[in-house]
Amino acid sequence: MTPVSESPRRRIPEAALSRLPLYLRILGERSNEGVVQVSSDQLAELAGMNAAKVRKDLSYLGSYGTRGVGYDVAFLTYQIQRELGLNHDWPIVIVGAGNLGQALANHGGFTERGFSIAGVFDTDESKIGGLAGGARVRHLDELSQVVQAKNVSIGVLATPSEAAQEAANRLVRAGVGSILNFTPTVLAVPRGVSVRKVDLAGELQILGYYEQRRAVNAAAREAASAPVRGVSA
Amino acid sequence: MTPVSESPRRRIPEAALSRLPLYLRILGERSNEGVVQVSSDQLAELAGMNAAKVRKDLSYLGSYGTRGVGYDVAFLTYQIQRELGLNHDWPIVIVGAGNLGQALANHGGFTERGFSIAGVFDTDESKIGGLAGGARVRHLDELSQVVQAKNVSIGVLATPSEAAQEAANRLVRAGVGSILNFTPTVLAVPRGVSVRKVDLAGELQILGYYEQRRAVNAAAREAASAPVRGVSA
DNA sequence: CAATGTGAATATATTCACAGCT
DNA sequence: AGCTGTGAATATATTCACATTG
Repeated sequence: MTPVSESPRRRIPEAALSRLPLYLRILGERSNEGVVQVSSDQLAELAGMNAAKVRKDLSYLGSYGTRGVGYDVAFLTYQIQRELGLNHDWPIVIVGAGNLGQALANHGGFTERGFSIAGVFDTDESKIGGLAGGARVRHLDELSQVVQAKNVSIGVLATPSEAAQEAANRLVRAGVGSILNFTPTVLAVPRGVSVRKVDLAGELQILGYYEQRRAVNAAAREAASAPVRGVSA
Repeated sequence: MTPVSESPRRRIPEAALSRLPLYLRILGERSNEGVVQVSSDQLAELAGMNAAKVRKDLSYLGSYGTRGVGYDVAFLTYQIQRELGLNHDWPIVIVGAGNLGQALANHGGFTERGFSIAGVFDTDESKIGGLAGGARVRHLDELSQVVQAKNVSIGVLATPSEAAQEAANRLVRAGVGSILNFTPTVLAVPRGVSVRKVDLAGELQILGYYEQRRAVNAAAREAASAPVRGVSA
């Protein structure tokens, strides 16, 4: 079996890759609304970006559009899903059953978009046995067993930062190949393991920068319209 | 007052800006460990990146290092904080008191890193009055009042996607200038309003891509070591 | 001497602009 | 006629490599 067809295909540039989930989501919405064809202009509009970028991004998947017409929503959806491996339905484990871990477990978004939660783990006895995402929270010692039994390859890390590295070690030892890290810790992982980091507070801090600029600009504009003191033109 | 000194300074490139929170965090940890000086090599090591990149990033803030020595941890910390406006302690509002909204409200990370939660809002009567982040959940109709009273300029959006655009509109109308969007919806906002988006499920989908590649590569390696069928070298 | 700060070189990403299909 | 797919142009980001300086 497994004939020649499943082309391994060249790597998709990071920037383009990071936008595929967005396109996928927009296509899903359009599909729900009964739309069957979509142009790069429309996609760009809906994604809040440039049409050329959309076309180039999609071109990395192959030539799946029709000139003069646009893209078939269902077909393009399928191709993006295939590229992202969303035909496999990856089971994930969540490590850390605090506020964030529980929220992620209960969050519809993951299961809705095709990820099943194979287990939620913690080391805190007070959390173990509690419910999270419809499953009981297990002790971290059971991680390896679950990962192997359910063939889990993706782990979500939502522990306090002090526990992050150790938890990551356990994930890797258990056999997980990719980690989504919600802790602000920079993880050391063996070569070959992929990590993506989401720094929630960091995102806010960046907004702080923009707000500060806005404030400074506003002040500057005000100063400009008021009589200048001290500095001459 | 407000003399010439507060240099508005040139814009920091996006890529560099996005790494400042990371440096800040690493500096904080080092400081806690009593470290007083740090070199770009060390920072790079801790951040998992190239030292030249660290130096260039920091150079956008000004020349705050000492040749032959490195950076003073406390001073550099201060400069980054200043650049990110973290001397102002921005109050934020959270819209959406579902699993995620509550988790964010309760999440230590925000307050720990200097953001105070001015209010949590929802439209669901069953959630209103409940506790989130130490405060009672209020009805979204009170948003504007709170934003104005507490001078809030940053909003966190954690509603279901159907409610996201309307909630964003309300945030903007209330006077918020920056939005951290945890919904997968692409928000339409007036020019001048900043939005950063965190697509939780999207992040997982991207990991799916890497896992799929890993699987394909593993299969290819295996095939290579086994007798080839059909294709000749 | 050791480590910064930065031009110059390279690599990635975005955008333009248009030839090529349907 | 309209929209894709893509080279070529531009813009951004990363990395190199070294002169500069405490």
